[in-house]
Amino acid sequence: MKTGGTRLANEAWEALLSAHARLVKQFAAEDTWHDLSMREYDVLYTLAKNAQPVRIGELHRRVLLSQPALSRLVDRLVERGLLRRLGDPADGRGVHLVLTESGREKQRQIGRQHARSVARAITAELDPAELHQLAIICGKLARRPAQDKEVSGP
Amino acid sequence: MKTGGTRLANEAWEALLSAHARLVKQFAAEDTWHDLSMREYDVLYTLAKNAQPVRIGELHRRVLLSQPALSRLVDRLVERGLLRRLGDPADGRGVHLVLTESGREKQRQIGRQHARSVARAITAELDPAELHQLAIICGKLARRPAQDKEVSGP
DNA sequence: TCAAAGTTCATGCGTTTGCATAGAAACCTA
DNA sequence: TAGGTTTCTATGCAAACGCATGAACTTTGA
Repeated sequence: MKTGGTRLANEAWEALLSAHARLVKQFAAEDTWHDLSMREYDVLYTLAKNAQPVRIGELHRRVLLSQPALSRLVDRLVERGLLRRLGDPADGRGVHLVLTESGREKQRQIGRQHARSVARAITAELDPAELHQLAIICGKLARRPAQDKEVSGP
Repeated sequence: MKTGGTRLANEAWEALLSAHARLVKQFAAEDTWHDLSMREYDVLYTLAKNAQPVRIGELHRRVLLSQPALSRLVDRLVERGLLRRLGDPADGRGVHLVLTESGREKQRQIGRQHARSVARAITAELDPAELHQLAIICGKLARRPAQDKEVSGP
């Protein structure tokens, strides 16, 4: 017997896409991004979240951008003094990315304001129980299945 | 005292972003799209869903793309014979978009395969109850809230 | 009724993106 | 350890994008 979740699954996915598009547009329209794009901020945010230096490939897994585009985005951030490329001592191919103090400060500035926007927009529609469910459910969708090879750090 | 859902709201939003990025990447990597991009397919899908002709501005509200970029995306689809521009008889500025039979057929082909992918990917992680909750919650986030009056300064 | 303001879509132009691929380092097998 | 394969990042180049603006049309208000 089929579970028949196909229709429901597609409806859920479409709803997620719509929610994503609506909110991203709303956030993008806000005046919180100083002189960088949301994608650039996303990179700063990811780096700020991790204490350890992050490799470009690792970043590539978290960001919706092709590897060459990400490489060039990093170029720009380096050129602006927000980021530094450091060779990975353990792997000559790899590149570690580290925020400069300036980059960290810019992330904080934007982050504070953006976090408020996010909270305002989302709590306007969802109660705490729904927030919690959404986080749980999207968490399940976000974690990469299969491909279990090595399980090293975060 | 505030309800303090700020942290939870931001966690939920980050989870939604991660889920979105993970799944979009996965779908994009699949060999489903024939000779068009996911954004182009998205436009065909939206047009196929509505029986009535859709105006570009209406489409713009549903798609995460600037208006000029959308206008040119439509150009390309028209040039490929998948779409037609029709003047809106009721508003000389407006443009109605209609799928050609070829465009409708292409949407169906891609859509069938893509819908299966979506169902496979999502039901692998979520049970029916979660699917339902996700659809409900994202539905709330997706619907554009009533545009309240702006309270900008004097 | 008509000029000013607003709306809708298209176009010019510089920037960013993706695809294909190159280059360098690590890995693997004999 | 050499040779082939795989992994990781960068670069050439054409396509696509966003911002600013233009052109055509509608709406508004005196």
